[in-house]
Amino acid sequence: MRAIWEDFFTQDPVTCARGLIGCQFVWLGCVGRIVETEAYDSEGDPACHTWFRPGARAFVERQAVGDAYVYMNYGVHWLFNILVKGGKRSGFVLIRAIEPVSGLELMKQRRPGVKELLLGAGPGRLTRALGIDGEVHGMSFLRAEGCGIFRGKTLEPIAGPRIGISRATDLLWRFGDPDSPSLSRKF
DNA sequence: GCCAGGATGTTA
DNA sequence: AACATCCTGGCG
Repeated sequence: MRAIWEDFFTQDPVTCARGLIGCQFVWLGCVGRIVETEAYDSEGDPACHTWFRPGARAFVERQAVGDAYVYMNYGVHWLFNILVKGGKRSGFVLIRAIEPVSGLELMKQRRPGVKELLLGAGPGRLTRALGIDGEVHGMSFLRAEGCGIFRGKTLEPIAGPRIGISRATDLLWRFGDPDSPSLSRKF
């Protein structure tokens, strides 16, 4: 299996988000198949944090391509993004859902009573199942030991409007595997 | 099955 | 004040 390296994330955020569907997400003993992502562009996208958060703009400027952008949302959930940078456009890819592949015991241990297919069926759920929190913010996700992304079987993702945002709702920047049982919501 | 509402921290 | 969410409980 071939690791996705930093040059992948120098493509524009939309291409990155679409291309990650079907890839393997590896995190400290756990593996999940990426079935849902969203793209956020650091310029001209009113839904991107860079639009209204100076801290996010500083992050894009100072951090390296492939670094983890992790933030708390609604005071309850950690959301995991990867920094896209180095090409014509920059921004983030939000990982919205994974299908558990291995490390099931570890994930179930963190989410007792949760059905297997739901362990990663949402951006807040997957970080809890994987044990990702604010400590991860800013780390070099693609270079660090024991984590990263690997190419999987290629497929044609479906696209739709991003979820949970109030601006730029016309952009079809949410991508997914329409046949996955672990989507956060149907397309 | 669907919908309303609440929990809760960080940024601005 | 807003927010890139999730879970529960009330309905029928």
